[in-house]
Amino acid sequence: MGRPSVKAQRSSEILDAFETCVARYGVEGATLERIAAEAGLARALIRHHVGNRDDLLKALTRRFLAQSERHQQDLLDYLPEGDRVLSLIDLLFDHSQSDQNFVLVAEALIAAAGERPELAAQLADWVHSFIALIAAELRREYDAAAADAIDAVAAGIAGIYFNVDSLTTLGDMGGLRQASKQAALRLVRSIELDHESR
Amino acid sequence: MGRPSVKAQRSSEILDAFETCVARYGVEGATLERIAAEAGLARALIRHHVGNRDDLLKALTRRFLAQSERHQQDLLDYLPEGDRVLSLIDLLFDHSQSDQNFVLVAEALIAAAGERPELAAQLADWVHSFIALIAAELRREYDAAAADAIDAVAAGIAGIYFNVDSLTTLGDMGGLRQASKQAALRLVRSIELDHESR
DNA sequence: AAGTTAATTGTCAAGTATGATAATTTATAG
DNA sequence: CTATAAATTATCATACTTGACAATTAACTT
Repeated sequence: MGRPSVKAQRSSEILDAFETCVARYGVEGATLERIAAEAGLARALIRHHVGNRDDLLKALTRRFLAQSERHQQDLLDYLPEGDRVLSLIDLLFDHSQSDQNFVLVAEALIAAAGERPELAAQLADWVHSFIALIAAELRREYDAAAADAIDAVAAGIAGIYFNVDSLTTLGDMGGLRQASKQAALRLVRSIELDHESR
Repeated sequence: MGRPSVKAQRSSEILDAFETCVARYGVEGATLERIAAEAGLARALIRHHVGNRDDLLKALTRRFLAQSERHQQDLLDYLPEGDRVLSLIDLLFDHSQSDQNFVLVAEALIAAAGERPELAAQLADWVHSFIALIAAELRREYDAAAADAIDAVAAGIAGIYFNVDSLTTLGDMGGLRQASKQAALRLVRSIELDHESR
């Protein structure tokens, strides 16, 4: 009965466009006009399907966190039995352009969180969970390692990963991505060496 | 002859306010209205003393790069004779809140560089020079180390440093800062260990 | 074909942002 | 005190952004 709803489809398209704009212009720069242009729809439809600016940001945050959770699960499922940590680092540092927006959106949200306490809390949890994922894999492989060492190395790998992706806006940065990956691998090796020199 | 000019003083105040707004709202969110309110002057004075939006951003970028250069020089002058690398890491990771805006502004500029090729080029140079500074200290202390190792560790330390400061907008992140510092120290140690296991 | 539901389009009003220019005030020199 | 140069204030025009609502069109059911 009645015209079939495309709300789910449209909402998804709108959030795609919003995501693109956030990655490109930041949260403050992602105006409804730009989003509408990017999505190829009238601005009024954004309001109709998703709501006002605040609703948009909440919806994007929700989707971002949900996608991230799924993404993390996929990541874990994809890791082989052996050398899981090395595989993880390969995935983090050799990923394709398609996921590039992911970190850019994350950085934009983090920057915008300064004025939005609720968002800040959600993202703080998110960062912690990402670091925890890395830490869990490290623990699994180096179960005799000290907790401090695991925490430091996990934080370091996560930091290097976020940083190198956020610098993609600057264009080609020479061998920075490779150097960053090598740094991450060195952190991993530092755990092995802890182990030996005991 | 005539009223004494306060242009230099006002320009500096205006750029201070702009910097604060950029750190808080991002480049796109730092409107002339907000800057004027932050600086406590009429919006027209911004135009009078510095110019339009574009002039503002160029001026801020110029000042940022100049300050950064001085800051780096001060840093080097401050480092002691021995244990320079450890001192450097102390300075990077234990710095006071006063410099906090520094990295936030840098992150905001980097995010905005996606749409501004000229800015991107300047910041790419800036990042490289920062990494080069770390690399130079590493080389000075570990002159027998492989170039690859130096590059990787320098990139890693820089990445970890940028990342942890950009996360300050999320509030207290537990022991993340300490863990990050430990990760940086581990990277340094990894060079020493390379050396031994040769 | 009529009814119904939702998408889509059109339009309006209020608020904000920017750029430009004219008028005014203020601080100094002579 | 007067001339002068610069800061400051006032005002205007234009464009952008957002939110809200009415009108229309499209797709489906019975």
